[in-house]
Amino acid sequence: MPRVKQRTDALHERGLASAMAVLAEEGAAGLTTRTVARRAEASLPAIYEVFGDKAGLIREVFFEGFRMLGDDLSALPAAADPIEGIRRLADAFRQFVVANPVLAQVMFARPFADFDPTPGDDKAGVKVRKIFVRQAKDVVEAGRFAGDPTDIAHVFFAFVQGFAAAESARRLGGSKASVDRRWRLGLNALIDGLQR
Amino acid sequence: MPRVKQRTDALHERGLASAMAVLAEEGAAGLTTRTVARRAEASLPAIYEVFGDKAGLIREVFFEGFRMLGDDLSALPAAADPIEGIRRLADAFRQFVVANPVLAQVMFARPFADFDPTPGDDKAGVKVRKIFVRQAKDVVEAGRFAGDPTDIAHVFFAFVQGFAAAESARRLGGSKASVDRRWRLGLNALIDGLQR
DNA sequence: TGCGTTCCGTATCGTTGTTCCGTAACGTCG
DNA sequence: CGACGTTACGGAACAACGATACGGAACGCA
Repeated sequence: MPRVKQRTDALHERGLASAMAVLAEEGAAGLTTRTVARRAEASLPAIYEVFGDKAGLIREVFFEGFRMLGDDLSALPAAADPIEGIRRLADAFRQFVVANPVLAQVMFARPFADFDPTPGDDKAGVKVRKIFVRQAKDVVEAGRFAGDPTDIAHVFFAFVQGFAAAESARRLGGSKASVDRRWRLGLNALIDGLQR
Repeated sequence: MPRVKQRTDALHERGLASAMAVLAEEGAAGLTTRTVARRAEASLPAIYEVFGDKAGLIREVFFEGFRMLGDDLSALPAAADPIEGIRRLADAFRQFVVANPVLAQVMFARPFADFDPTPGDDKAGVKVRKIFVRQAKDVVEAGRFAGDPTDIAHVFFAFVQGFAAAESARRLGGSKASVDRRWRLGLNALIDGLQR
């Protein structure tokens, strides 16, 4: 055996951590393979060996984002009222997007012309989706909503994603009060409208 | 006076048309200042003189997109029932995003790390926003919805934007039937829930 | 010490955003 | 008609980026 490998899983982790940090601190424009390499104290080819190409690096960020979101949503305490559970889910999603705006863009918009998540990449979001479906199922089984839980979960997910994106882009209102008010109005209406 | 200028408004129009065409045909990745220059039969510096920089070029695409969307929505025939008007608005928005997926991303996501629309750029969407507010006002004045029309308009806009984005990213379902069903379910619920 | 294998990072390539500056076109004036 | 000053144009260059070839270093072993 010749020299010991340095381009290992450890570098993979360091690279991903660097990418997450760069993304949060400098935005999407600052996320270059060079900055990631510098921050991870690795050479440029090392990053390429570990991630394949830039799209591969972004894909890992994409997955990591869904892991974080899944953890956040999993950590939510169960609510006695399943509809209250839906509200908490929506609120936690909103908080995640507000706290990680650029990461959320990587996950739900496509700030990079390179990386375009394929259907295969969508398995990243399966845990999050399951949480939504489970909560929808609870509401339906409690007899509060009528309809297919999967459909209801998709509707809620598209809803919160649209509102969070609008809030993030400052399209939902200028003041926190108006943004809060519109979130409430929309969420209440959607919940009321789904109620049997 | 020396030679006659060629880098005029005419080139601006050609450049914008080229950018729209490149964007639609080759996607965001294909939109480079060089491809736009080539397609507009202009030199690279000519494009830069007319648009300033790449962000300026994208900004024009952004504005053009909102002009197109505003025209689409304006062309909608008035409905006798104001709630039917809301439905038509949602449907027209959806069709626009489906027909112009990349353009819609430029307008509502930020596929380019460069261009980040400032509050000043948001005047591009004022016409579209007005159409939504007007329709919301009609519904409220008809006594069908209760609440502030501006809030209601924002809610509807965020809603349709979220659903259209989800559909565009194939996150709303695999088959047209399921996507249609979820649009219907969400829109019906939102409308029912807002009803007084 | 020398050798073969494997790995590493420097240096490079092609592309893109952006700009400098030499050249050429035009009006004007002698 | 020709020289001149002014202005506009675009070829060519620069910096930064994504991506990679390749020379040489590091290691185990004889």
